[in-house]
Amino acid sequence: MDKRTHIILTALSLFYQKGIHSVGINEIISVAGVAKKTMYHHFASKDELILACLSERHTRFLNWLTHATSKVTRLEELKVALISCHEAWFNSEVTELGDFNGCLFINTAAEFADPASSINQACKEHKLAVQQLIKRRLSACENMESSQLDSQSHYLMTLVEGMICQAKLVGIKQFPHLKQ
Amino acid sequence: MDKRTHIILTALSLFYQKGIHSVGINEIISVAGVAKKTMYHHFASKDELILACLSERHTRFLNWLTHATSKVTRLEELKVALISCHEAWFNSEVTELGDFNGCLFINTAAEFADPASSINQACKEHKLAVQQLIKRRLSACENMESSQLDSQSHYLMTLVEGMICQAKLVGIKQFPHLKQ
DNA sequence: CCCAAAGTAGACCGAATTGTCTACCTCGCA
DNA sequence: TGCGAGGTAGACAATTCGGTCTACTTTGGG
Repeated sequence: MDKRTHIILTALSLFYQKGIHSVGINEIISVAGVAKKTMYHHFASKDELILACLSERHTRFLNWLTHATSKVTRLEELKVALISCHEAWFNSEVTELGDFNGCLFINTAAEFADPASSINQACKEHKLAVQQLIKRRLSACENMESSQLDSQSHYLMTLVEGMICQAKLVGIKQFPHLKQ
Repeated sequence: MDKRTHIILTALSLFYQKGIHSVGINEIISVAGVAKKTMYHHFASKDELILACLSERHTRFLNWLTHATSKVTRLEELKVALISCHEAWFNSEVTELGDFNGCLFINTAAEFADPASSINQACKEHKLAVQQLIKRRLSACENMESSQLDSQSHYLMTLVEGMICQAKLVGIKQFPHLKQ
């Protein structure tokens, strides 16, 4: 595997499980088994490595969510599909997302609170992209009038975000009551 | 004001706005205008100061939420009251909660991911207490059958958590569509 | 009045942080 | 054959971190 990719995947796993400020450069290169100079050859700073990890996670997550909601044709189906696939994530059954530890972007935004920082902005852009995907899926549904598009997609997004928070903080992993 | 309380309030404000790992002891005592020895006279370590801040925030938040939902008598009223009071919080109109920057407990749990740590446990306990308050309010409503208590309170909790996340990450501050 | 508790200012310590640098190695390609 | 890109190992610098400690001052109640 490409060294650069290997470093990103190692750092991403550590960042996701422990939080970013809790993981130092030395730990990353030690776990990845590369020299410090190799890391700084590919990334100018820890911040750039963080951004690369967020980008990797972003594409990985969107690909998963896109696939998991690809077959819905009605609003109720989309709702159930969203809930179900997130439940699978919470139970760490989605291999490409790793052991569940909340949303990396919510977690990272908590550590980098300054809205002007590029790291915080990357987190915001991820959420907007998810919101947009849900809206796109919704607009492809039968019987969806465009006047309800915004409010319905925001509603689904609120549900999903709430599920993620509850799954991380209090360990709820199933939400049968939300499926109607 | 009591020195100890003053230190807690100063640290709480800094922790909430910047994140815990981003704020050092030196910054806290500098902003609070106290000597380092004074701080370590009241708190054995930074972790104990953090726990004291979480406790302060917890009682403050629960008092506010208790008061904001004290007059509801029906499920729909509770839902609207919860949404409305959180909207006020998001717009930083609730003085005792300060400038909105998400939920301190969600943010802190992101930085202290180990479920065995007392800090992470304090975050979890806060969320359970909020959940319990909602359930208690719900059980006092007319026409609430006890068989629906759990599912309905979990649903409201999911909505509230989702609102908080969206308010912090993408800056949504009003949720009119959720009020039916 | 007097003394203990609580306060201040700030030097200091050891550990950890990010990031740089030297010296050397390996390997593919012109 | 030789060279440059990318790699290893690790010392090192500069800074910051949490936390301790000394020496001194302030203050309030018996």
